[in-house]
Amino acid sequence: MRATGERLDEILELLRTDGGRVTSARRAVVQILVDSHDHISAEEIAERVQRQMPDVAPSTVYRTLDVLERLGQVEHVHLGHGPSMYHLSERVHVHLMCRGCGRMIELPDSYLDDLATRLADEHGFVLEPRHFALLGRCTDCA
Amino acid sequence: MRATGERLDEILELLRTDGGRVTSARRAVVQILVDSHDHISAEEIAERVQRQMPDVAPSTVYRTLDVLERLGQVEHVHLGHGPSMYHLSERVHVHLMCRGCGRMIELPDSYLDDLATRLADEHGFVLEPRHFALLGRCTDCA
DNA sequence: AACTTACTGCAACAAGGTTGCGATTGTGAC
DNA sequence: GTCACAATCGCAACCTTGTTGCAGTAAGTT
Repeated sequence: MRATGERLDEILELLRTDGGRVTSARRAVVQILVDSHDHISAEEIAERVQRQMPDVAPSTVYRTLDVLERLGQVEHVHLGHGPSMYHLSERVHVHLMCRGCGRMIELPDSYLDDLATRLADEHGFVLEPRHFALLGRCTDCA
Repeated sequence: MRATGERLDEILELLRTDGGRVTSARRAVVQILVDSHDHISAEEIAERVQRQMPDVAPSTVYRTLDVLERLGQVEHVHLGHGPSMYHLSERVHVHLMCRGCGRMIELPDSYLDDLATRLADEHGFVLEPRHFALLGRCTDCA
């Protein structure tokens, strides 16, 4: 288990070596992503940042997330309706999203290996299973 | 192969027996859905309706699609970024969407049977494969 | 400490819908 | 037919989820 501080520093360092700058707003965004064990919308990240630093604009959060995504440190997933959800990219998984109650179940990528292989063989299609959610109904809502 | 006119009348009749009314705007929306062999956004439906009837408001198209969806005649699918795409619900299939060029490949529902069974057995999750697209890259864009 | 230029806050804009409302218009009953 | 009345409509305003242009600020380098 890696210390969360280590991951934080790693990302900030990567930002710098990429020619970027580490600002207090960016540090706060990365801190929230590192701390968060849930999926989190850009809006919620912005709210949390603003609890400490009220002047940070939402657009700064969006731009920071774009940069982190370009650097491969963050990914977002589309859950059907509603905003994109962000998380650190080491937390790779398939998302099962309940359309009834919104609950999310996370599964290892390997869950879709068979399907991915079949799609590649039969259709030349490279599945990107981290970028979308499998929608349906959980036990309680089915 | 059913005549398209039959499907049109069937849907309009269903609207009436549900206590709804068949207006010229609704007739036009259904006609476009019946004629269309592609997936089509609400905006494009509105544009096509307006070519014949310029005064029909986009909100009418959205409301009509909601009604048809409630009646089980229409479904929409989320393609990640971009608008929802609508189609008659008899055209059931899995959607493969290329994130590079936007091309869409359609597959029979049975393609996800194994996965659906596994999700049901292991997680009590009822997959609704018609409501989301599998995102990835096609041969040309991979 | 100065200098560059990446980054920021702000405001305006944009896509994709949704909603409230007063005006129309299908439909079933007569 | 035609009447009554609720379903539907057009319109405008609004909402959510971002994106963009710009002038000013500040990180990192020297």
